[in-house]
Amino acid sequence: MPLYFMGGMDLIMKEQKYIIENQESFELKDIFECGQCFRWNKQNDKSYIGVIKNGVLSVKKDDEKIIFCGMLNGNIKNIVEEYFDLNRNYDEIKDKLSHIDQYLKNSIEYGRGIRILNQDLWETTISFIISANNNIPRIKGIIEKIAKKYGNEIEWNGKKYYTFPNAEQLKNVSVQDFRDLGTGFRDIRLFETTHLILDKKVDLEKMHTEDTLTARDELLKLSGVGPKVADCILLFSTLKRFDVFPIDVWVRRVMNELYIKNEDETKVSKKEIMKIANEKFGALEGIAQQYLFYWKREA
DNA sequence: CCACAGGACGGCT
DNA sequence: AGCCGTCCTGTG
Repeated sequence: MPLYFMGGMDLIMKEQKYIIENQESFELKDIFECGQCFRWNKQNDKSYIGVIKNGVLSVKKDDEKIIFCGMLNGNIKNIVEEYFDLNRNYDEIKDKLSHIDQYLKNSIEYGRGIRILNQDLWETTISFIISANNNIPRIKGIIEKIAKKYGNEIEWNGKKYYTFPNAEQLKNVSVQDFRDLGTGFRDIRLFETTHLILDKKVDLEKMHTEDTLTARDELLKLSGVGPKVADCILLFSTLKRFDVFPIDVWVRRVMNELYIKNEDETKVSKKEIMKIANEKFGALEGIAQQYLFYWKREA
């Protein structure tokens, strides 16, 4: 049983396995490639391996069996249930959204296996600051480099993995250090945000008990967090708010194509798009956005 | 070599 | 309040 030293406490990492069957709404490609996460990689045998806060996890699906195994701190069943949002009924959500209109019905059919992950709030914050004006391969590369340099090493099946460093582990990282990892102009934002958290100018944990708009205003105080990044953090982290609507170029495109039909999509304001989304999709607008985004981007 | 893709931010009106 | 140029790197 290997021991690791992490963030000031000893953790016991254990090799564990967990299998579930007949889980509704669970397709690996849909979950890991719909743009919500950056640390999952497809393996040759079609399984995915990811580093989550608790360690290394592998997920494989054959037929109706989903097999989770990995090197984890904590009980694998609890970790998987929380991380993959297994206690939420996605069939019910999809049914509600499918009845809104045919566009939504089609995009849900396309991304039927999506689940919105409960990702670590701090890691999600830093990851989406990096995502600004950036593409997924490069975002993944930068996060990997940060983890390798400042995270904890975990060895599993003869391979080395690196956890995402906590704020304390990034305390002495300079702006230039961030720049050297290929973060570009985001270097100062990563530095400032790390110290806003360390100096307790912004309290991420408190946001779990705040209403969405209050938490959003708090997130916007962070350097490098604007409206789109804030909404992604609210939707894809343990904050898990569906009453937000992150608008990037793809969402703008799909919303204009389906609902607005303006000849120049760049001329439609975010405010206007958000209003339409809220009127059409209501409190489920966040997850509606994800189905539409994934469908538009893949198809 | 140049054009383009992708959000936050600050300076401007 | 809204508009626009700039920030950096990878790709075609």
